[in-house]
Amino acid sequence: MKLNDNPTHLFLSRLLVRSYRIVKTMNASYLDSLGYEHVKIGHIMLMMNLSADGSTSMELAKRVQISKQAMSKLVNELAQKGFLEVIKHPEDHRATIVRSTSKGNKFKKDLNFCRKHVEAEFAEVIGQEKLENLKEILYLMVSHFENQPIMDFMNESIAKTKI
Amino acid sequence: MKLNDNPTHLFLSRLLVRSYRIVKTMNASYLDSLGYEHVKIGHIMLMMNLSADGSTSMELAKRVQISKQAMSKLVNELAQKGFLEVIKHPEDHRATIVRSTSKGNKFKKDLNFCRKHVEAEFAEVIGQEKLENLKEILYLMVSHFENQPIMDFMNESIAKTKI
DNA sequence: AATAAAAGTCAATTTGGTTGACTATATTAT
DNA sequence: ATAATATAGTCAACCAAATTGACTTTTATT
Repeated sequence: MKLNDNPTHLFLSRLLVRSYRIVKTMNASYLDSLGYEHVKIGHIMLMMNLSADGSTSMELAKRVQISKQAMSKLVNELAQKGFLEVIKHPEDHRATIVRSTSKGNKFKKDLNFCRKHVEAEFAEVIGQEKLENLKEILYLMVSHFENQPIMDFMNESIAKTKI
Repeated sequence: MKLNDNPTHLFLSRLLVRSYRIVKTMNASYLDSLGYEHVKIGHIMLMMNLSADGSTSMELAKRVQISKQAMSKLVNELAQKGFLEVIKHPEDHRATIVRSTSKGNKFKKDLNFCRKHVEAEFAEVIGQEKLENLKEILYLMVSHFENQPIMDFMNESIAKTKI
């Protein structure tokens, strides 16, 4: 009953990583039921951070906060699945523009359904209030310890200058 | 300010994995400052779940809830560092008994200091109340979705039968 | 005595990244 | 204008923290 009687869960790190795996599994099984296979968390983050008019890989890497190399891989994977199209940047010949295809847009919608579905499953168990609480506290932690702007990820002009 | 304005953090999985990495980094840097290097979360879990009179690798794997292969690696690593001694089981010749050395006991104490230190750092930022809240909610989630006994990890007889 | 189960090891694979070295292009400083 | 630097992106190698499968040696069960 008491948390502190269980040495495995004394450590926040353990609680977090186990919770993460539960959510990851739930995401995967929901997406699987919709016919999506091998969806990685990175893919989800990539899709959710695409601008309507496309983004460069570097912009995406900064927003998702992974290395450009890691983002490069994710972009390739999703392009191969037909969710993304990669085109040359009209001005900057080093850069590529990554844009969601119509198949990608459908995927994005399903990702949002997935999110709602998983949250509903959690709300059933721990209650809506605790779920909101959890998200708020985690967001507080993440925002504080990763010194990054708290919002405005949708705002292209800010996103381009400094994330 | 609002959580829902940030597409990256809409997903619980992302919030959880990022929080996890923050905690992991804090653990690592504290332990580094005490002279411990390359400490994995698995090592911490292993140490925290050792019985005073020693445990077999399989017992540990069940308690920490990782595969026997993964535990085998962790045990080897900590034995090589001198935190554990691995001896033959007196009755079961397949099994080995894993026991903390005196160096391991010191390590265990330092791990608890580490835990307290990291939690204090978080409490400073999000407040003690929210920290307790967070732990409670995570524990609720973990306990519910991994159908395992909620406590009694210290109780050898129960731990041996089924975790 | 035969069979099944359990403890443990080894090897290969997976996920979700990282760093380093490199090329091609763009920007800036002199 | 040119030299130096910075940026976009790729390729390869590596790491953590696991997993699964195949295997050996014991022990337990039937």
